[in-house]
Amino acid sequence: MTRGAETRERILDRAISLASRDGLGGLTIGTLASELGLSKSGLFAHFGSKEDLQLEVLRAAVARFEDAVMRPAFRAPRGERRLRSLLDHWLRWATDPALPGGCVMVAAAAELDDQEGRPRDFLAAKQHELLESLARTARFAVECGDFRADLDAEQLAFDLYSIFLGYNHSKRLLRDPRAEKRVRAAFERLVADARAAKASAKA
Amino acid sequence: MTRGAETRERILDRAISLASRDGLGGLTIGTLASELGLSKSGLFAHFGSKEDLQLEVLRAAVARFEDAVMRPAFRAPRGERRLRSLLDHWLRWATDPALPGGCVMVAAAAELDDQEGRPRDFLAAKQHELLESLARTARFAVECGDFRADLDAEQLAFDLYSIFLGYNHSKRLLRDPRAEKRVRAAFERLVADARAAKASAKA
DNA sequence: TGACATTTCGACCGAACGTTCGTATAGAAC
DNA sequence: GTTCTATACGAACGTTCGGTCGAAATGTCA
Repeated sequence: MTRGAETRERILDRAISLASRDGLGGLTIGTLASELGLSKSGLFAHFGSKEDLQLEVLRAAVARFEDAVMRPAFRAPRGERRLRSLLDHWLRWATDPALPGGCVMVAAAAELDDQEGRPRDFLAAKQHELLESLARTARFAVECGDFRADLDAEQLAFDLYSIFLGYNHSKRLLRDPRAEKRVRAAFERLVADARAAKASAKA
Repeated sequence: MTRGAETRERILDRAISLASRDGLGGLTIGTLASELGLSKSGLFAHFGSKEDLQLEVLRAAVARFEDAVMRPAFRAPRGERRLRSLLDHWLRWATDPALPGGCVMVAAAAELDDQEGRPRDFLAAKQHELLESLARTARFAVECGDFRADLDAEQLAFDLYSIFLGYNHSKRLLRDPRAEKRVRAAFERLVADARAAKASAKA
């Protein structure tokens, strides 16, 4: 159990790194094996198919995201502070040197959105969970009085996720050094609007 | 001149459609040729290499974007109305049936962000231009009095582009039917904040 | 030491990839 | 009618793809 599990970890570790740069489709069994000093067939024995490998890469990436972002952020007290902590951990995650190509989920999202299959289903389900967690965090902030009572928590989750996508785009494609400044400014505007006692509410 | 140019148009037309679903990397010369009833070599004669093909696909997609979004939007009078027109055309563009996989530039952005080369350079330059156009539109709105004088136009451009990315993600991966409602609500919040005489301004 | 399961390897497969080359078929120009 | 050029084709190149299979190595435990 131990031997194979270790190798499997090593494989997934490198696979996440590669998928971050080249995407799940660009992730190749031959390249992955040679980078690890393994034979193609030796590596392949750990996963039944390429789709399985992709799925396991996604699973592993999500697990790391939860360890690096969600769990630490949820140790902060409920309310605005937890939301801030979440953003901080999230931005740190997106620049983790173990992810040379940025967040795997974001890269995979654009790639898988038109490819039916288990990887797509898994990713969509997990992204849904993430949005739900963001909304729940916002709802807590309403409950403890940090945010106004009529706040649309799901809308805030959408807004928050959007500016994170904007940060990713700005940083990775445009290589804009002001990306972090921009996402933080957007976040402050979001929070300020959520705090206000009574504000805009259009349908 | 006429004959070849027509074929070339036909090729790019289908290529944009395919790249929209499968990405620029997933776009394959063999598949593209057989879908058009052409031979691989016959098609290949129109482009010197695959990188050239990708570049031309991007060029063609950008040209269509400018025809379908930028130019019509800029016919609206300067100010908030032009910004609204821009959003409307933009959302229509993202659901154009000719783009079964959504906006080509958004899909390519996630794909090319770590792949050096002419396609990446071209896309990044064009995205920069787009951001600049958004900022300029916002500046016009300040000049004509629609928006407050101390508005950070480039920040608004970032915010606007972010919620469009959020819309894409929400619609394409999550298939959330409320995606359009969400992006419009976010837009209204953005505009409301830009209108206010004096508001938040954090650094 | 011997038996046994796990783990890795090397050789190989058919298919698809991007690309090259020589050639056939048009229509326009002379 | 002949030349010339643009346009497309078919066959093949070398490489890489995901995937299979049987044998060799590497443990683990009596």
